[in-house]
Amino acid sequence: MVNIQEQIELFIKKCRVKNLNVTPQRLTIYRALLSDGSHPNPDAIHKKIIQEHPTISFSTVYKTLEAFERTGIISLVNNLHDTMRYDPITKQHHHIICVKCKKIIDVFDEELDFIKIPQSVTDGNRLLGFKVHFNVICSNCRE
Amino acid sequence: MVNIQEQIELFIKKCRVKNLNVTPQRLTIYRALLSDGSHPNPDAIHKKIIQEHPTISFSTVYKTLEAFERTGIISLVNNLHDTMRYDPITKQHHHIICVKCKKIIDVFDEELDFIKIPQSVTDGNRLLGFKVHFNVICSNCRE
DNA sequence: TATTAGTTAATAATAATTATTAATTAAAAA
DNA sequence: TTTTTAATTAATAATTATTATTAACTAATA
Ligand SMILES: [Mn+2]
Ligand SMILES: [Mn+2]
Ligand SMILES: [Zn+2]
Ligand SMILES: [Zn+2]
Repeated sequence: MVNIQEQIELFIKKCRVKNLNVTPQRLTIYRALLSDGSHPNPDAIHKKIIQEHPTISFSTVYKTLEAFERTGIISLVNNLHDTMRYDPITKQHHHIICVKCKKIIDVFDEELDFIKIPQSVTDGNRLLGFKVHFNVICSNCRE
Repeated sequence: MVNIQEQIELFIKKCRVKNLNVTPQRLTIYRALLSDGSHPNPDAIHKKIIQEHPTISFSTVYKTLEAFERTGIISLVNNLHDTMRYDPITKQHHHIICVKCKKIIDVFDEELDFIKIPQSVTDGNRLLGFKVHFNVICSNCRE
């Protein structure tokens, strides 16, 4: 567990390395994300920081998050948020996902179904199933 | 490996059980999905069937896919398609996702990182990492 | 056949995201 | 320090995906 101050300093270093200016807006957005365990969306982040930074624009939030993600400063939980993707197969299986072209390939593997489910997963929740997402860059997508 | 005809018959049975009329539109949509390994989105499915069924409406495709998914006849690859969800944590970890309220909870578990990666995953692709999604219904979401 | 409920199609409305542009600010060069 | 340039921000417009609404149509049932 690293404290907030250390995280912020690490953030500033990362920005320097990635040639991103450390602006008040960016600090505000990063801090909002750090103090939020909910994996928020751009709208939630904007709502959260609007008090501390009343003039900040929505598009700034979008652009900033995009820049952070692109440079690896933060991560995107759901690579496949763009659009719904349907599958005729209903029995549990797993997927290879190209993070660039969003191609999805099935993975059927007996062994994957035997992972040990952590305590926290079943604790209070009804577990419906699990899926492993293998994030890759596919052969077509590396120039 | 089950053949197409058997799959269709199974589909028809499932529809009956779920009180969904088996209409030409629904058959067309299901067949399109069956013959498509790409995990298509509603738009792709619509484009695909427009030749065989030129009058079919876009909203029918949406409603049909939604009905199939709701009743478990097909599955949705990405429960979190609604909106982007960001995470300040960049090191590999996993998530519990409530399929109803879309709450996301972190899972840090050493053991999960030691799963055996199937051959097909690394075959031609550059593996960036993997994530396990535990789909649950959380305690708040069961009435 | 008449009634009812389910389905489809057309369309409108909403929400999320991306693109465009101009104003502002920060960094680099002179 | 002044000038120039590039990066960032903010405001806004445009696009895309999805959901909602409604009316026409079809199938099931009484
Ligand atoms: Mn699949
Ligand atoms: Mn997380
Ligand atoms: Zn690719
Ligand atoms: Zn929930």
